[in-house]
Amino acid sequence: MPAKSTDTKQEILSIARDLLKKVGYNAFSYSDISKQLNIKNAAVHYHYPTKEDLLADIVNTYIEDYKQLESGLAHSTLPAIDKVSVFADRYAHLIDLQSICIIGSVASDFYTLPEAVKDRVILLTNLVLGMVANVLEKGRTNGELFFAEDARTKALLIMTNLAAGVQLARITGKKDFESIRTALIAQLKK
Amino acid sequence: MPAKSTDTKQEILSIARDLLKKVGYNAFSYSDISKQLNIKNAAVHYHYPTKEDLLADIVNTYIEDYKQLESGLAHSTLPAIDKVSVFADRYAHLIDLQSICIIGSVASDFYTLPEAVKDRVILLTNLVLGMVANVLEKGRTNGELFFAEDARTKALLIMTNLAAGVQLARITGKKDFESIRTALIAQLKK
DNA sequence: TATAATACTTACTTACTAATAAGTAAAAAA
DNA sequence: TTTTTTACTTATTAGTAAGTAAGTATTATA
Repeated sequence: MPAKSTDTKQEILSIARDLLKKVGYNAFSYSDISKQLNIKNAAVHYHYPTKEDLLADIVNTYIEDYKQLESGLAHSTLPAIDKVSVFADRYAHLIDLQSICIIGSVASDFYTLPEAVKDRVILLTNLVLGMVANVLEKGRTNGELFFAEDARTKALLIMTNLAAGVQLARITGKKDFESIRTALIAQLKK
Repeated sequence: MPAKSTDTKQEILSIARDLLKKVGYNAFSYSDISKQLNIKNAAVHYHYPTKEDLLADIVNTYIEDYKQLESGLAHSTLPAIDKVSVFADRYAHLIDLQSICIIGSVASDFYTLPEAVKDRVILLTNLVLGMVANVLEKGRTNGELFFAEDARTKALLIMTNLAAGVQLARITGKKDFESIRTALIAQLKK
């Protein structure tokens, strides 16, 4: 008696998302996924014929997730600094999950990725950067945030701090990430 | 007629270093290396019995390289801002080689790395961060550089900008890295 | 000149990878 | 109630991975 297909497919996706962020695209296999679900290797192929299909779906779910976050932030009345903190918190949480951000993960494996996925990754990355830049620009206009660079550049600075900060935390510990987080929030306040 | 062993070993090391930075630890094989040198797979195993041995030697060469850079910078009379630029230039160069920095590479693959290597990676990372922090602290003491954070934190901020900037350049192009580079140099001047 | 070490090649093993074909039981649709 | 679809399992394939054992030239040493 097989479980509802959509459940299994969602679980595959969820496990694959975690593995991608934990060990990267080239270091997880269909077997890693199937073992966690107590199903066979071929069952994963039933839902995702190729690993490329699976990766594409993972990236697409992140695009959807970030679109939702974007519209959530756009309608939110949170102070701009708290919106930035939302991002910082998300990255801090990755450390506890022994993960890095997907963009960092796929960037590291970029030249081994299927071509079709690269375009979706580019879309995802610009979505995230654009969203952060918007938050920053609005915050500056409202007199809530202070920075000298153009908004895109400041978004690049902050997101690279966070993304590499999470990677670095694997090596030197979470304390370094917290120093980064504290510093970049402080910078925006003056 | 086999070539001088040390030559082959050095070439293996050099190719492996490049592959590590290009595709990561899990995405290159002994076959990738042997093909480039027109030797057999087993010849690589002769010089490096296991992939762990090879990775350990790679990390150790980077430790040596950075120790040399450290003493070079310590004795240099270059303005502090130019010393920072040395780092930025190194990272910019990685983009042209389709590479990312080793620390970023091994951080992404950290949980799939052999245990013995992790300690050397920690050493390497703290070496680099310490060196940058030293340059920054000296520069501030001399009135050449300006920043509000403690030197370690500012080193973290700059190195995460550079490391993730190089990764991001794979996705969105080198222009974003140049924005980052320009901004962080400008920040240090006022 | 004999011996030993060096730097390989040939040939192989074990283990895993993504992927597929064919079969099966349960559920849904006709 | 029959048929079809769904969601798998079983079994297999072709390819590649790291790693090894045994053999072979070449070079260095005694």
